[in-house]
Amino acid sequence: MNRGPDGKRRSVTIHDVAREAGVSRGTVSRVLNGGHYVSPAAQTAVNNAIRRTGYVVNRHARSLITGRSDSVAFLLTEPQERFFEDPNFNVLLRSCTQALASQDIPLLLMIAGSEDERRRNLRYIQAGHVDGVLLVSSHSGDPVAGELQAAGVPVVACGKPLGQQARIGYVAADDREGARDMVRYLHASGRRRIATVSGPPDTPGGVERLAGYRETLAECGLPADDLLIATGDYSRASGEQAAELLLRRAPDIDAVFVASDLMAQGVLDALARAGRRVPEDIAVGGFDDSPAAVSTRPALTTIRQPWDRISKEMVRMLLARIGGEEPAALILPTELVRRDSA
Amino acid sequence: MNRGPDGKRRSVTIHDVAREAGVSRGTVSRVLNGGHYVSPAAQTAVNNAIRRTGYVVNRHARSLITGRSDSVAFLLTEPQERFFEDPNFNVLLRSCTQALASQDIPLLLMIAGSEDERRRNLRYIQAGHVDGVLLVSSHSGDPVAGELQAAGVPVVACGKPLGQQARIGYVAADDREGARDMVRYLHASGRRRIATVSGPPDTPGGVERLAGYRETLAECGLPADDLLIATGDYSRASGEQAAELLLRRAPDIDAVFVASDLMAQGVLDALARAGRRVPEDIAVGGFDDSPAAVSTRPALTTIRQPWDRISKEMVRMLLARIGGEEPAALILPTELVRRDSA
DNA sequence: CTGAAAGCGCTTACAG
DNA sequence: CTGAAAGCGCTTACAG
Repeated sequence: MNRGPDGKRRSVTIHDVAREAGVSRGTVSRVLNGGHYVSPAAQTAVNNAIRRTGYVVNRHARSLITGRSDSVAFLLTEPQERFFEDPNFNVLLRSCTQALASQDIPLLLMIAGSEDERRRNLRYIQAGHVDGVLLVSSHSGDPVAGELQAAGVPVVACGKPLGQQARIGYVAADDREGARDMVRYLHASGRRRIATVSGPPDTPGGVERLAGYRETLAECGLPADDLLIATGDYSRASGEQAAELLLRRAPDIDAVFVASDLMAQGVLDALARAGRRVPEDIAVGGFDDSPAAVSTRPALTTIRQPWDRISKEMVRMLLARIGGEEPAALILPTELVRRDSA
Repeated sequence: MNRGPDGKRRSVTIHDVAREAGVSRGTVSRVLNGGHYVSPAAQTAVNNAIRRTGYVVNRHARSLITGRSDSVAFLLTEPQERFFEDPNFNVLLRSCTQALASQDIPLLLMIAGSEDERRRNLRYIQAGHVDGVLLVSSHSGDPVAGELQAAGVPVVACGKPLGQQARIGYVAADDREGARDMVRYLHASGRRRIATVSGPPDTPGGVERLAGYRETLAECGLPADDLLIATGDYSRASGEQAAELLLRRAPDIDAVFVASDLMAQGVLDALARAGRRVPEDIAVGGFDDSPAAVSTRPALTTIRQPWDRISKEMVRMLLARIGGEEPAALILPTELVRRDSA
């Protein structure tokens, strides 16, 4: 954008570049779009002209004709306020932004906290203002994924969208295997009464991590015991309550696998209040490796979710879908991070 | 977006609406843009036609002609990784998104972590792809505000941009008065050896909160003593180190005003390790009222920054600037939140 | 390989 | 108050 003689913004257009380079506007456009069917001489002339004039393509004009917006939405559906305060979310949003930026694709941030906002955002997306959607739903049963898919909008979800008919592409950490790793580790370090605090049963993490816990107990020859299982809602307070419940029902536990670091913080609080030492009396294992994990005392042994990679793969998959590829599910391995709590 | 007979996306255009309503495209456009100079009858006909056809305006076509993009950037310049993990940032980003969404203005999230990204984002913005910028810089001395301003792009910053020639609009909490409130409160509750952990001297919070501390000490007739002042970088670890330093230099302190909740967490850690009881031996006051404030033990007495209102006002001010209004500085009052640490 | 031309969907003076 | 027309800046067949 420059200033014209009238003082108003006047951008240099493809026309100016064409004149400067001594070619037609069509040729400039061809150079801009990959340089196919353009002679080396014309290439050079145009590129020089672009440099000299400081030309930048007008995306609106381009989008008007191509029908693509060359932008992508990051849609956060958030029945629970809490979700936004989840440090994991930060990492995700940031990595997605950067992965997209490296391809010069802007990210539109959309938050659907209320039904009203959900509808507004849906309308916006369906109007074709973005080429695709990175979907982050805290809970499943969220119809938005299906609605977008039905509208023909490419979608990639973070985590497996539960209860969806449509085959939606998604990227997720291997929740089940992560849980298994942690429980195996607790068992290997000599624990025999291993309890768990699971997440909500309508979330993939709630389901899969619990399943991993159960399977590993069985593999280790430890008896299944429902008294050892408490359920939280991923909040710190719910972790606290779950631990109290566990302590009442099974005072002899010597380990707890907690399905999120935030809940593990609550567990640590409850344990401290009950006078149990961690890890001496009771080992505590978390899940996520969120920033919370290093701020607890003792620091949390946990399972790392590869957020950075998840984001990159989500972006890659979405771009592929926009390019016409079919949906896929990508499961990424987790990693056990040993610190002090187990 | 509908599907045309060829299976390709085909949107209903202003043309379809015009035909359906029995008016010209110009009239439809006038209805769309406020309904001036349109007869009530035409109004109704067009509105009905819009409803029937499911018409949604093509923003690219509109932008091409108006020269506006009807979108706004949220630019985060982030020399320090840490900043993104600041819970305050979440609240800010979220409120801005929602304030904008209520006016149907999408927010483009841009992160400038490296010099390279800074340049890329600057170029994008200068190309006129957004109408204005909400600027969130963790540190001052950041040239980006001036550069944007110079390019004629409306900018509103979060917090006072230090060391800027240009008169840039900004919204900020009243750092100085907030600090004064806290120190007055500590003094009123009987403390007489009040130390402080200040923020970096190149941030407005670092400067202003320290100034407020100093002023209030003087007002209360307490002697100025540089041994009572330690400086951190807003990180938890720096709070810990600062507290250790303070304890060494002035073991008789009975209160600490800490310029951020995150640093206050570190102070609490150090105090606990030193065997000092909070608040019995030493009262601790924070700043921010971030989520961290309720998760500490004891819970933090602190100064609330009105993030929600800051965001709303930033959006309002940016929209006003885009509309041609001159820059302004808006200072919002803070609030003392009493909990257990002081 | 290249130019002339049509056209994307809208807004906005310009007449009436 | 309303319609016909020009034009925003670009891409893309279409001829050559």
